Amino acid sequence: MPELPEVETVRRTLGPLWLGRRISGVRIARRDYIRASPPGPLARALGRGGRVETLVRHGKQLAAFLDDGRAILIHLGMSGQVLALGPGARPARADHCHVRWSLVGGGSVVVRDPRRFGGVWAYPTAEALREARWVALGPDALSVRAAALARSLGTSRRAVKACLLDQRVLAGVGNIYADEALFRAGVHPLRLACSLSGAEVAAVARAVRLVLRRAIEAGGSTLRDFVDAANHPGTNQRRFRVYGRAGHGCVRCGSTLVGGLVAQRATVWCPACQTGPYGV
DNA sequence: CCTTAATCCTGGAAGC
DNA sequence: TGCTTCCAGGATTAAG
Repeated sequence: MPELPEVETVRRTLGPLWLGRRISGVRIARRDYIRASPPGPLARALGRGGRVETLVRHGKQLAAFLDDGRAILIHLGMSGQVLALGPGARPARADHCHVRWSLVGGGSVVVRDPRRFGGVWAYPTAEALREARWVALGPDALSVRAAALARSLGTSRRAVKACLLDQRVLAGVGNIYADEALFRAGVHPLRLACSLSGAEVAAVARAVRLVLRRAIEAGGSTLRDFVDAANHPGTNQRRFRVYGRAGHGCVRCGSTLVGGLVAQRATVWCPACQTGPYGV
């Protein structure tokens, strides 16, 4: 579930409980959920004893930077949740809780992830985290500008939707928001990236920013199980214009929306509003 | 280069 | 009511 707007929603709702708080204890229920960090004291401690100073997001990844320099990275994958619990509170569901940080003064933060496509990493410094995880990512989608997107797309001959989904090209967009943004920009998902005009790239960049910003304002999209750190679902799913609407009418022109497979992902577009891959 | 298929998992929905 | 099959917000890998 979590694309950029959902992760940003988690970041914002997690702050009030986690920022400024010291980690008194860490319980790791599943060792294999602590990913690439070399097994050792660093991974086992997972921030124990540190105070969380900032929560920073890049694309779909969320980092907690501690006052002693250490850094923790959380990636939610398909079904991950980060839950902020007050003193004495317990998660709404106790299963699939893989990591739990207890905080000095009460309360805790829990990472739950039934499908376990996500993970948690530990790094000795913020720089090490950036070096290992973020340098390879494209610009953050929430603030991407036309020039940066154009540079990142380069002369690629892939379908533009495949590029938007590639985190090395653009960080934060997933299957839902790729379709929503391309619809808004009036660009067909199968268009080769290199065939877009400067104006079209600018329209895509603008649409990406708008779609993501609106989704954040709505607290993210909840299709099935996404909740923020306070366990509240989002409402952005009510605003989808194309995602999940194949066979229904286009909200703009009334044409029947088409569903297909692009980059191995279910994709929906308007055959009239989105300039076709074989036209201009 | 670029695309496709398989893979890591659970669980909800649809079909019989 | 089962039981089976398919599908899902992500991302990597190998193979063609």
